[in-house]
Amino acid sequence: MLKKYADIIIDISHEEVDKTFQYSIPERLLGKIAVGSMVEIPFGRGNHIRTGYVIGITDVPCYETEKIKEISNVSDGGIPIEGKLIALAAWIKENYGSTMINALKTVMPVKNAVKSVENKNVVLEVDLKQIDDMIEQYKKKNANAKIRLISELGKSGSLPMNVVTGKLRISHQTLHALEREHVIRISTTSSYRNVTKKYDRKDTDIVLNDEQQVIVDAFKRDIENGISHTYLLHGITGSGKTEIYVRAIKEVIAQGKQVIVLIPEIALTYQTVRYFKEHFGDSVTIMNSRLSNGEKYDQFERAKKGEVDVVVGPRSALFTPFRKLGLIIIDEEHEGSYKSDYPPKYHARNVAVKRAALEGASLILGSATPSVESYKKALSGEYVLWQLKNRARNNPLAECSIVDLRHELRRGNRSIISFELEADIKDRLSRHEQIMLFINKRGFNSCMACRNCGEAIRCPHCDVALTRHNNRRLICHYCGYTVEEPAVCPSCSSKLIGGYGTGTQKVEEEIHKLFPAARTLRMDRDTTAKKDAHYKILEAFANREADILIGTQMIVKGHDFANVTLVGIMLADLTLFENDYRACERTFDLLTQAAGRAGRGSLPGKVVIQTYQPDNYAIVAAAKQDYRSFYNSEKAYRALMKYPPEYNMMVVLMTSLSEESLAVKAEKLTCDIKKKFSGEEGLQIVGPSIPEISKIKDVFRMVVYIKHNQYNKLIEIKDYIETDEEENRTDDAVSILFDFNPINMY
DNA sequence: AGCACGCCGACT
DNA sequence: GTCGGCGTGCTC
Repeated sequence: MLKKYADIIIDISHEEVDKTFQYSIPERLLGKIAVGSMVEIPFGRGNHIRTGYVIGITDVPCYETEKIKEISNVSDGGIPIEGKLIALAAWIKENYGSTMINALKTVMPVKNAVKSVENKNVVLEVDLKQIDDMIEQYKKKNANAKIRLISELGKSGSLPMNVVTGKLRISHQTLHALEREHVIRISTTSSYRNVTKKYDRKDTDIVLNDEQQVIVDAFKRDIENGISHTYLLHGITGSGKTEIYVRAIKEVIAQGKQVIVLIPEIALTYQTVRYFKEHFGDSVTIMNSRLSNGEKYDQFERAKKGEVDVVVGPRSALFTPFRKLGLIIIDEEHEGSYKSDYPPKYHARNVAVKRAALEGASLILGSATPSVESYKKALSGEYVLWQLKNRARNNPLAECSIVDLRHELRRGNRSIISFELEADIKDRLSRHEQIMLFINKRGFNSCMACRNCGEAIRCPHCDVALTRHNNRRLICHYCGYTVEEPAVCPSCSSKLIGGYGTGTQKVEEEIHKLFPAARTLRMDRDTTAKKDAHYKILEAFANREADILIGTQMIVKGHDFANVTLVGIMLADLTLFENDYRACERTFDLLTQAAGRAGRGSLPGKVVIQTYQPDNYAIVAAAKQDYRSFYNSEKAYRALMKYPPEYNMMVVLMTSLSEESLAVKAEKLTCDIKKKFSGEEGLQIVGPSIPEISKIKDVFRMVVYIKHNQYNKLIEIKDYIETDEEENRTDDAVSILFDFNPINMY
């Protein structure tokens, strides 16, 4: 019988998560121990029994065998929440390729110094008069550390823990000794940081329409029968998806279970939280990256203790340690932000499916424009498809018009505003209705290029064109590199350099030229850098302090302005031109969302889409708000090009400071894979190639694309690369990352 | 976090 | 010498 060994972490969520210890599994416990199990182990010289969690099992010891101790026991009473999250981390590591440490760090927040700075204090417990005597006594015993601490405490009475251990360099032994002598006391005040505002509760429920009611009833039946599914809620813009979420949450809470609600961006947190707080009061909390580590930790602690029922946040909120998770909701499930952009590059949708399965919870994916991946699964029956085909308030969808910009040029209009859009703007202004103009590019002109030699001015560190802003500066949006606008072309010294493309600032300028009296607001990454700026701009627009709101994609999501009757999409092609297999999907989503902004109130709305490609299926389908026809075209395209979800793709990204060793490594690795998997049917390996952005922050990049219809085959190849790397560890300083079914291309 | 080991100064 | 106190490093 082969001996098995378990990798165990002790004291998770405390500083160094990256220390694992190997223990052997005694025969009597074989089969009882799995990844995530909570175990009792002898630890340290005194062999004190401590609790730890199993994060991996192997039969190859990586430590001197005679020093490996045995696990003494497995905790019964089921796997605790920490164990479930560890099992989830193991799954993430396996399916997305990363180290176990990185997987654990994404799954568990680390208690960090912020908490102790605020909460742990050393307090003097003896009378001030006694201090001098005590110091005399300690002097005799040569207890210098004690004297240091006592005399400082004599001045202030109490000191924060970080000053004591840091500046005064007092070890914990000394502190414990003094605590035993009742000279000091260590006080820990744990006050949770409050992270949400209070909102009044609304007790009046909105009356559901028939479509909504059918869905809510179906969900209720499933819940009551203990059935958990993944549901895809496909509802057109304004069809009242949020109200369905609220009803579903109510059902789950009634069963004494908890709910995680994922939203795509921080910008949407407050309006969503507000809506839920009005229904569920203080049992709702938020979770996001703008919270400090201490605040995050507190929210997790509250969840663990059962003080909250609902948590709202971006993809990281998926790991909230609820004890009885009943439901996960992913709103706008098609959004790219659900894919992690650093390793492990997991997709929250897939991890949610796994977590829901581990905990027996339900999962609701909601969207007006579902991802091709999810819709395919809904059609195949893997997900339950719920459809909302009507707007909740029954107001009609906006009329949509596509303007061919090529005709516009022939008619002598060189402006970025077509004749039709100009006429419509004029009309709405005269009727005091509001307008939203949408362009998915920030800055003034997108880039600066030479009309003589055709070269664009690029970032010296990142291999991307610099973006031109109207303060006569060029900025790199990848690393922040900034440079003055040059007067002549750096490569050919021609004076014929200028800006190309168009951005929010440019649109604003054109509007001011055409309609000097119109009041405009601009919303993009530059105007929303400050805290609350988002909210202030939207509030000002809602209060009709401006006639026209000009912005990037951030204005199209979820905002409800009753007085907006015209939405203009300045250049639909911008997303279409992206060198990326998801470009059409993203365009369709953006256009549908933007179109959904018009006519939310009692007045009918109109949408003008300006484009150079009026025949593109994404644009045509979006203008008709016809998801199904878009889906069919897109699915055919993905199948033809062997892209997800018809095929699975793995990107192997290699990075290095040295261009040469990177090239050598990439070539060797590709060769190795081709040799090893040569007989594999349907396997496609492309590369190694230099990605569009060949270096970022002076680090060179190379990619290999590997496609196969089976995801598991890709994992097999990933595992092969990982073990190969481990066995032939060389000092080539090339690091390897994996990205499965990427959202952004390289 | 908690234990042992080794170092250092004071006292015998 | 030797004893008590303190800092450091290791724990599978």
